[in-house]
Amino acid sequence: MAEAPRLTESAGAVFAVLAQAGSATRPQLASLAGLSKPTVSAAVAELEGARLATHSGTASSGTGRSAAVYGLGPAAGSVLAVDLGPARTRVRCCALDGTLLAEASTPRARAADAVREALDALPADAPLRAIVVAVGDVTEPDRTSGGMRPATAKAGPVFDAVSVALPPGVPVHLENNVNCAALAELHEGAARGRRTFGYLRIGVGIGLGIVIGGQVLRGANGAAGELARLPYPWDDDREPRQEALEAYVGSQALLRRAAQAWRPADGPRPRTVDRLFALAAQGREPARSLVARHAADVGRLAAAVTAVLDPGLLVLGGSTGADPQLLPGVRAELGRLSWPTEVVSSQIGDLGTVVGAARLAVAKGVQNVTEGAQVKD
Amino acid sequence: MAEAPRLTESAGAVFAVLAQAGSATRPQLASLAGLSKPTVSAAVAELEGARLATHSGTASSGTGRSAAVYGLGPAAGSVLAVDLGPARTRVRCCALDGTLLAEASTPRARAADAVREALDALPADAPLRAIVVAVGDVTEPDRTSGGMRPATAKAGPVFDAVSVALPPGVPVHLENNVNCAALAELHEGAARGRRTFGYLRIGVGIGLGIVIGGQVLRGANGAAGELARLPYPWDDDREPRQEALEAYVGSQALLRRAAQAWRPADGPRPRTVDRLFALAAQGREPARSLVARHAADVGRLAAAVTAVLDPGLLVLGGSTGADPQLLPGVRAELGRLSWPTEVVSSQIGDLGTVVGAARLAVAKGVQNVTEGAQVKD
DNA sequence: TGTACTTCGTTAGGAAGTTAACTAACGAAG
DNA sequence: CTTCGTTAGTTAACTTCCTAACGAAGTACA
Repeated sequence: MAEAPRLTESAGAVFAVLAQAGSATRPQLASLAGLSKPTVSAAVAELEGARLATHSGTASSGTGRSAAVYGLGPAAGSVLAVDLGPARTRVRCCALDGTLLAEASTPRARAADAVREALDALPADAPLRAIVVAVGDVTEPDRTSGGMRPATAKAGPVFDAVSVALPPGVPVHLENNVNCAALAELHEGAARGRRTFGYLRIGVGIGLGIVIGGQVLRGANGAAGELARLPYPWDDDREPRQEALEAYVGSQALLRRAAQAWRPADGPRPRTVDRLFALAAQGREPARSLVARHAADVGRLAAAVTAVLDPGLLVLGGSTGADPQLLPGVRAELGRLSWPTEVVSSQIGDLGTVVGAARLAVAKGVQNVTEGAQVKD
Repeated sequence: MAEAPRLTESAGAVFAVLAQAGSATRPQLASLAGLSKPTVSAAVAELEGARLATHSGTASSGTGRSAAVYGLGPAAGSVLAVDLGPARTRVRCCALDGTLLAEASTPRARAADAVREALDALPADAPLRAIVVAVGDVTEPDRTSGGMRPATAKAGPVFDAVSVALPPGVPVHLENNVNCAALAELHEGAARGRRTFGYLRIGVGIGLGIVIGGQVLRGANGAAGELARLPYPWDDDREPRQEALEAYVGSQALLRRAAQAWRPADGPRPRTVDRLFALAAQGREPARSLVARHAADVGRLAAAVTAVLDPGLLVLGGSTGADPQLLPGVRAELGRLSWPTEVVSSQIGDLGTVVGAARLAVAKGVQNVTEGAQVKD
């Protein structure tokens, strides 16, 4: 590579809004970046010179002179997002304006193949600006203190699996998968236009992604939103057990309860939560009551979150949380225990984690360009 | 008043750091504000002209030329903080550098007298820049939606009591008293130097003040940290009741439990939690076991907060929370249920709410000066 | 008591961005 | 086909702040 042609501050600002908008005219850039027309002209010229932006057409606003439209140039580069899910590994490559360049998905064991496949599909001249890897837990036990510590990118055990396929010298960022999914809802899902909300994921495990002012809240140990540690059961005469809540409100518990409640006359017993929800949607018992009870449980979980954070909006996701038929029950229980908070279902589903990781990677990549040097986590 | 002599941006920045530091030399201001020496010289001259800053002496750094020291000028003005506590009303008047100018305290019913008393003690020429009133609840029921809405400064019922004594035309800000106490711990208490922590207050009621990145988290309805709404009791076969947690872990519950457990042979039964804690500190039963059990309860509450926020530090306050003999028990239960989080006792006590309200008022007042116009909440 | 050294504060020149005014390009209406 | 209104882009003067260099005002030491 030739050199690092450090951008002026205004050129960096213009690049950032251009990446956000995808494509824009100079007047639009001026208004979005809060800069004056002459400054934007100078900045665009600088970006064009660095091949970070290119003239991509003209736009007429009906009346008056038509404006030149600019988009990202070849030197802007791309970013990589990896979702190391429990079953499958998903990989996405995006340009800095968020457009999808390449995609791959493999069973978890062949994670490195997916990364290689996506990277091979990239144009050779576009520099890779950032990598975000979504994992289940960004902390790891710390033997020396008996506590937790943030996992380093190099040391994370899950990370070793794909690190062989990752190109060297590119900043890598580990992020919690629930936080990633929350970002996906923020940018292209149910929380669009919000600045603060919570994303409550209920599947085999439970987790919460917290977005405050557009930023993910990570917490001192990267463990904010680890709802599995909520004290449960909790009463005058009962001691909370560690991690008991997950075993009670997770999808396993729902299926276990179904197995107990099912009678021969009720027909074939559902083996998956999807099937159970389908039966409940038809009003069949005991599926309907089981789901209603689950909704109340989710409502209690939501009340715990609301009592601490008051987020204004909760988005429900995960295999056992995203179904819209839960909403009335959740809202009712939440309203009974706490103040009313908007509750909606996830709009993105399983792809949320990669999509959100890609959004995060794009943000890191843009930072990488505008701040000249590689940004350390 | 003559006019609003709008400050240049650099003069505003210099004023802000001068207020924070109390007094400083020009080189110190330059380094604190991130400005160059010539710019600071110009800004100081501007501030002196507006009587917002005055030359207050010289400081020698051992070797080299001695520097001129500047402090706030008479036109900087002052702010007012009011704590409408359950029993007493406390009022503090501060200069914009945080120094105390006047103080008053009355029984709650005569709140307006305290405000008048403090205002009378002020120099007549110093403009009042901001007022912060700490109250127990900044929300009020909204009949139209059935939910909650933020109380307006004019409409809050508690506020009416003192509004007659408040000078008109000054921006008034209502704030939760727990949030205020948290700010006091942040600036001059157990959380000094932190950017993120939680302040858990346990007294008659329970509440949490959340500070993230030096900012109080208020939540969508101003209800973040209203732990009374945590679902409790919570178990497979028990339905949570509204507000049950407060009745279980608050000071009333502690005294009620003491009344149940006390035998004639145990000596005179304590009538206040202070007395109970004193007996426990001497190792006397059953006070010791009651306090140990209370510590475990507080630890569970702390675990609920930690599971959602992972704040890294929890400061315990309130009549039933601040006693250091709780710490071992709280830490043990928190460590058992969640990851270890630093737990310390409040260093400020009852005055925390006014002190924090004053810190907040100072911040608003400085904003008022630097941004020229009155800042709307 | 000078001389050296260090730190404070100001002066001079330059970089970056803003406002205001002007020129350029386009559509629509006579 | 000209003219007018509107919007895009450029040029010029001014503002603000920075860096670099210099003069001013102290302390330390022979």
